[in-house]
Amino acid sequence: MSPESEVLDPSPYVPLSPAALHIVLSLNRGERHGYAIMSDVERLSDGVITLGPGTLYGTIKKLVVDGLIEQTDTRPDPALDDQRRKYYRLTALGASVCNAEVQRLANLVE
Amino acid sequence: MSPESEVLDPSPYVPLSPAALHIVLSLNRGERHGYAIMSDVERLSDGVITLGPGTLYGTIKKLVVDGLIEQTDTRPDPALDDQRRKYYRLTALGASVCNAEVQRLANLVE
DNA sequence: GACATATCTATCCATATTCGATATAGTATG
DNA sequence: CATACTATATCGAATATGGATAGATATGTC
Repeated sequence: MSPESEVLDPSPYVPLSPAALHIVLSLNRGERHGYAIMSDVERLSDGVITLGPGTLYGTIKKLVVDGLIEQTDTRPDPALDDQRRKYYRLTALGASVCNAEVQRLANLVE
Repeated sequence: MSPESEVLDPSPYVPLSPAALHIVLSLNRGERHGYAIMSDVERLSDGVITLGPGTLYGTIKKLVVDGLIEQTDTRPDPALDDQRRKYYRLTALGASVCNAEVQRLANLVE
C-alpha cells in the first residue's frame, strides 16, 4: 500500500449525504459553479431532486473543508463568464469518494 | 390511468431518506423484524451502513404511518420465534416506492 | 438609458434525520 | 442463576435539509 493510496482512502467519507452525493456526481462530469450544479442535479433527476440554496452552498462549503472539492482559478472565456460565479472541481480524494459511492449504490441496486 | 395506479403513485415518497431506503430494500428481500433488518443492512453493506436503534425504530414507525410497510400477524415456527419480535413487510405502495427508488439510483450511477 | 427580470451567492431559521446513550426485558448457554 | 446476546424503545445532541430572505450582478427589452 503506497502512502498516496492511504491518503485517498474514501472510507471516512462514505456514505455521503444525499446532497453531497449529487454535488459530487455533478462535478464528476466537469467543473461547474454552484448554481450550475443545482440546475444540473434538477435536470438530470427530472426535477425529483431539488437543492435549496441553504443545502447547496452549505454542502459546498463543507465539501471544500473536507477536501473533496476545491475552487478553481481558471475562468472560462470572458464572453461566457460571470464574475459572481465560483467554479469548483473534484479533488483526487473527491474523485475517490465519488467512485466508492457509485460502487456502493451499484451494489445496493444489484 | 386506473384508480389503483394513482393510489400507488410513489412520487410523494421519493427520494427516501437513506435509512428508509435501506429498510425498504431489506424488506423487499422478505419479511423481517427490526433487529434483523439492522443486521441485514450492516451485512449487505459490509459494515459501511449501520443503523442505530434511534434511526431504526424511529424510521420503521414513520414508514408504518406513511403506509410503506406494515406489521404482519404471521409468526414463524414457535421453535424459531422470539415473542419480542415485530415482523414487517412491504405494502403494495412500499413496493412501488422501492422500485422507483431503485430505478432512480440506477439512473444516477448510469 | 431605464426598467424589469433572471442569475448567482449567501445566510438564517425551522424542520427532518441521524447517532449514540440509556433503559427494559426476553432468550440462550454454561 | 449468571452472563452475554437479542430485541424493542425513547431521549437528546449533532447533523442535514428546505424555504424565506437578501443583495449584487447580468441580461433582455422598450
